[in-house]
This record gives sequence, C-alpha cells and structure tokens, in this order.
Amino acid sequence: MIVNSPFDELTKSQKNKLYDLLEVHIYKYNKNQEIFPTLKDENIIGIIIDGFAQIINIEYNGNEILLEDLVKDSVFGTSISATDNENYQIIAKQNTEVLVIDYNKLINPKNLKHAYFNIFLANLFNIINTKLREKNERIRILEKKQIRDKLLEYFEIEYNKTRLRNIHLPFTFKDLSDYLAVNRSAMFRELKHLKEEGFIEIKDRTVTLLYK
Amino acid sequence: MIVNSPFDELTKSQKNKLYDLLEVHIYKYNKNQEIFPTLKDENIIGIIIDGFAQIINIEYNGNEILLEDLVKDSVFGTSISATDNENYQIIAKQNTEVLVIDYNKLINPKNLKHAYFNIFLANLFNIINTKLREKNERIRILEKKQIRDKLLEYFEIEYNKTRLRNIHLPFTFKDLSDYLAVNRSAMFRELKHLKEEGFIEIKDRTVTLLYK
DNA sequence: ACAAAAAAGGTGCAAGTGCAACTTGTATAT
DNA sequence: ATATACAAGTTGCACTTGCACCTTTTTTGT
Repeated sequence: MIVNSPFDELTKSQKNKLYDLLEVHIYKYNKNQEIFPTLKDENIIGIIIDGFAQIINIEYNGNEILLEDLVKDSVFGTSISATDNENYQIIAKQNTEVLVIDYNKLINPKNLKHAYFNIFLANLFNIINTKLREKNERIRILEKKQIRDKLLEYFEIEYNKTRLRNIHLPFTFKDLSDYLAVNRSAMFRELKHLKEEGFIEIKDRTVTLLYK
Repeated sequence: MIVNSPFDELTKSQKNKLYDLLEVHIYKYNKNQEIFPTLKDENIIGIIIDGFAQIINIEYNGNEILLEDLVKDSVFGTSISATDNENYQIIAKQNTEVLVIDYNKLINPKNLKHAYFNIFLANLFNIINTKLREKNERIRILEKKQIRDKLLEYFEIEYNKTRLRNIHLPFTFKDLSDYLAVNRSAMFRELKHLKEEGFIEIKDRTVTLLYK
C-alpha cells in the first residue's frame, strides 16, 4: 500500500468528521507570505491543502538554505519535518492553503475509537515512514567523508531504485551539490575526474554509470 | 504524551491479542549472533523485547560503522531504521529476544477496528516521530562543511535541549567523531583550537560552553 | 593484579575541499 | 533584440581535513 495523501481511503464525509474531531484550522497565505510564524513554538502538524511552499533555513551569516519542498498533501510540522530549530521560515511560493492540526489532539487516545481517525493516523504513519527512509538515505550519503564517495553513494542509491544505468537528476547539479552538502565547483571537479577515469558519462542532467 | 515503548497503554491481555492479530514471531539470539540475516529483504518491523543489539554497516573496504544501538523497546526494520541497503548486519551484543511483525499486516486497514491495535499504531507513530526528529538533527549537523561548524551545531542542539552550559556527552569522543562523520584526530585538533580561543572547556566527557 | 584493548591526545604531511573569480551556455522577460 | 538571471563548467590558491603514526591514559576482561 502506497500512501500519497494523508486523506487516502477517506470519504468526503469522513474527512469532514475528522476536521471536526481534530478541530483543524485552515489558513490561507498569499504568494511570498510566511506561513504561521506565530505558531512555530506550538506542537502542530501542517498539511498543504493547495499550493506550494518551501521550508528555508536562515544561517547566522544570512545564507538561505532550502530544507524541503512542500507540495499538495505534504505533511510538515515541529516534530515531523526539518523545522526543529528557530532559524527557519516556511514561505508560500504560490497562494497556499494549509490545514493545521494540534499534535496533542492527534495523539489523544480517545480518538482511536473512530474508524476515520484511525485510517488517517495509519496514512500519516506511512508518510512519516517514507520520510524516515529518505532521511536515512541522505545520512548514508552525508556520512561519507569525500565528495567522490558521496557521489558514488548517491548513484548507488538511485541505481538500486530503478536498476537502470542511466540516472536522471530530478533537479539541477547545483541542487545536487546542496543535497550532498558540498561545494558546487568542488563537486564538478570530482565529476570531471569520474568522467576522465571512465566511470561515468554525463549528458544534460543524465548520469550514466559505466561500471554497472 | 511521551512514548517509550510500543506497548505503552496496553494491558497484558491486549498485548496478547495484538500478538495474535499480527501473527508476530519471537526470535531468540545468542550473544554475537546475527539477527535475521534471512529476513533482510522482507518488509518487517522488529522490536527488541529483551537484550541489546547493534546495527552495523560494512563498507566495501571492510570498515564497520555503528549505525544504531538497539535497546529494549527499540523499533527497527527495513523501512524504519538505517537498514535500507544490503551492507549491514544486526548483531546481538547480549542474548536478545526480538519480536518480528510483517509490515503489511501492520498497515492492513482491517486491523483498525481493534482498539488495542490502534493504541499500538499510535505508539509506533510517536516513536517514529521521535526518530525523525533525531535524524533531522543529525542532518543539520552533517550539512555543515567544516568540523568547527559541526561541533558548534552539535553544541547548539544539545544546549537548546537543557539550556545548560555544561554538555555531558552520552558517549566517547570517538563516538562523537563518528556521529559528526569526521576524522577523530581532526576533531580533537578543532576542539583544541576552540579551547585555546576560549570558547569551550573540556573536563572528562563534559564540554562547557563559555560563550553562553 | 595484570595484560590487553580501547580511548584520549597529539603531530607532520599529502590530499581534498571551499572559496573566489572567472567564462560560457541557456533560459525568461521586457 | 537585448538585458537579466541562473546553471554549467573551469581554475588557482589557501585552508582544512584525513590519514598514518606516534604516546599516554583509562577501561575492560581474566
């Protein structure tokens, strides 16, 4: 069972009951507006109902780092996503609707008697599980000390997903260097070495693993 | 609500019903034995009932890296812990009992009608949530490019938990260097610099932040 | 009580990386 | 058609880091 939305398997009427039970709030934001700056310290879970937003970390030197893209059905919040420090902002990149749930209501044992609630909880369980797997992947890469090893680990993980020698990047090489947490030009240098040594080929945003 | 065990809030009889419903298996391992090597590719969740084990990653060069400690009530498995590649082993470090659950049974919507199952699922939800927060913390550290910044980020995170200038390491400095994914002696060198510059003091395994 | 193993602490050196500063290419907008 | 912005690609250089190899101290096992 692959869950894409926290509301999978719920009828419209169940969804409405759920909203009542959890006393959810729906907030609307305009493009470039910050999403609930005032709720940061609360223990909440947010779900993107519509639109697109980004979680951005602001470093002490003013550098902005993209932590996470939030699309429709993305789940985020203090405990769930990369938002456990104070130096971040969630910015609506389009007009965006956000559903907000009090985390304490979510884990209230009394709610467990409602079928629709339990379905919802199981969906969240699955979504968070997937997130956890993604984080573990990233940690496996970041743990490598050298750029070459980070690249090869990234290729390995992507290769294992599709079993195809061709890996098409879902983003720019700049984004890849952010994901690997290395300097962009140092990464290019290492890619060049891998090309010269005959391990890989690169055409546009597709990397071909010649050693597979 | 802080959940420590997946069986919190369950009576003994509910626990037994749960075992029946999920058709759990309990496996016993002796010290230094590998835990279900044959089940690696299955989609399962394991819970440590008794004992102590470690998840260890074996690199291509034979290096062994400790990924995770598994104590009583720890939850692990293909999707949940750092065990999503093939080069790892789970080793019982004492005589250890493991409860194994088929993940597909866990997410079977039919089970959601049983109160005891829902409590169990909510507990797992909480435990995984905590894990996710821990992973996010680690990623925030690993993303930093320099050892000094990784150390300072680690101190920052620990400081925010207790608001105490004294940070007592729950492990050795060697373990800290593994956690930060840097060379041990390079980390010591940087700690020395931080001491010399008056930012920190170190006594045994306690680091005092002089800038707080 | 002793031996063995592991942690703590340190240093020189080579290799790797971050950073700044370019050029070139490719979209997107006016 | 031109300007603007951003991605892609490259290079020199200084600094950081990993690594190998030590010594000393502490912990662990018998």
